[in-house]
Amino acid sequence: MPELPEVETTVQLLRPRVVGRRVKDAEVLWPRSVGALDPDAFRQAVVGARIARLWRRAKYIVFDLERRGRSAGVVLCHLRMTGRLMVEAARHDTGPHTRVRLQLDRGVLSFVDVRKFGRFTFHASPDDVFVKLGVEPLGDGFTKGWMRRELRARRRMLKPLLLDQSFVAGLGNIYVDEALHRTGLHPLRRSDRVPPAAADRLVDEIRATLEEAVEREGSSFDAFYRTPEGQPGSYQHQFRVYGRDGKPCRTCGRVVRKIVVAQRGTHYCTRCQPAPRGRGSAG
DNA sequence: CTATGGCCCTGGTTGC
DNA sequence: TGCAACCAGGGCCATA
Repeated sequence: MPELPEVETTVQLLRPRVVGRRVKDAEVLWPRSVGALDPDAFRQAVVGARIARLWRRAKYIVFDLERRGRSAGVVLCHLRMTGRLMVEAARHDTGPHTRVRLQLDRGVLSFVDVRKFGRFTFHASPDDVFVKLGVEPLGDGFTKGWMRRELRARRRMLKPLLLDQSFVAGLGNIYVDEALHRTGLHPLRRSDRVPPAAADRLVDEIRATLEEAVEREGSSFDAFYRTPEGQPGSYQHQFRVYGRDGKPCRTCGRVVRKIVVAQRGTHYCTRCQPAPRGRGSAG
C-alpha cells in the first residue's frame, strides 16, 4: 500500500517527466476519482495549465499548476491502496483500471487505480486539504522534544495514534508496525506511558525506517504498488514483522504474532515488544 | 478525548 | 470444480 516511501518514490521518478509539461486535454473515466468536482469542471481547471512543480506532503502528490507564469491551483493525488501514476507514450494502453488521463505536450499522465479509493483532485490551494495534516516525519518539526510532549499529552494506543494523519502525516500500516518493532514498543501501549528515552528512539526509528524504504523505492509484496517505471520496490525484503506472522522474529527468533488493532492487521514480536500490563497502561 | 464500526471498492483467497 | 463469503486497507464520518 502506498505510504510515504512509495509516494516519495513516485514523485522522484515522475518529476522529470511532468515538470514543465503543459496539459493539453483531460479525460475522467471514473468521475469519483476527481472528487467533488464534476468531470467538466475538473477538465476546465487543468486543461491549458503548465505543471510548474511536483512535490510531496504526507501521502499526497502535489502538482503545482501555472497559467501565464501565475499560480493556478494544484492537483492533489492520493494513491490510497492501489493507485498508480505513470507517464507513457500517447498510444500506450494503461488498462481497464485507468481512472484519469491527462494528455501532456509530451506523453500521457495516467492515474490507474484498481480499487477506486484513490483521488486525483483539483484545488485552488493545497492548504484546504493540508491544514488538518500533522507533522512531516522526514521534516524539521519531527523532533524528540515534539514526540515526548505529544505522547504525554494524549492517552491513545500507539498503533492508532501513529496511523492518525493529523498526528504524524505519512505513516501507514506497514511502516508503523516496522517502526514500533524497531523501537521495541508494543502497538497497544498507551502514549502517555511511553518513557522519554523510548519516545526519542521512536523518532529515530521512524526516520530510519522511512529513509531506508525510500532508498529501496518502497515495498511491493502484492500485484499493486509499482514505481512509475513499472518496477517493484524492494523494501519488503527488509520487513521485520509486517506480513511475517507465524515466522520467527529476525531479532530474537520468537514467533511474530498478528492481532487486529483499530481494524488493522498489526504485527509484533512478543519478546521484543513486551505487552503493556493492565489494558495498555501500567508498565 | 478516545474508541468503534461502517463505508467506499475490487481481486485474490478461503471454505464448503 | 464452482461459487459464495470473506478479507485487505486509508481516510472520513457518525455514533458511543
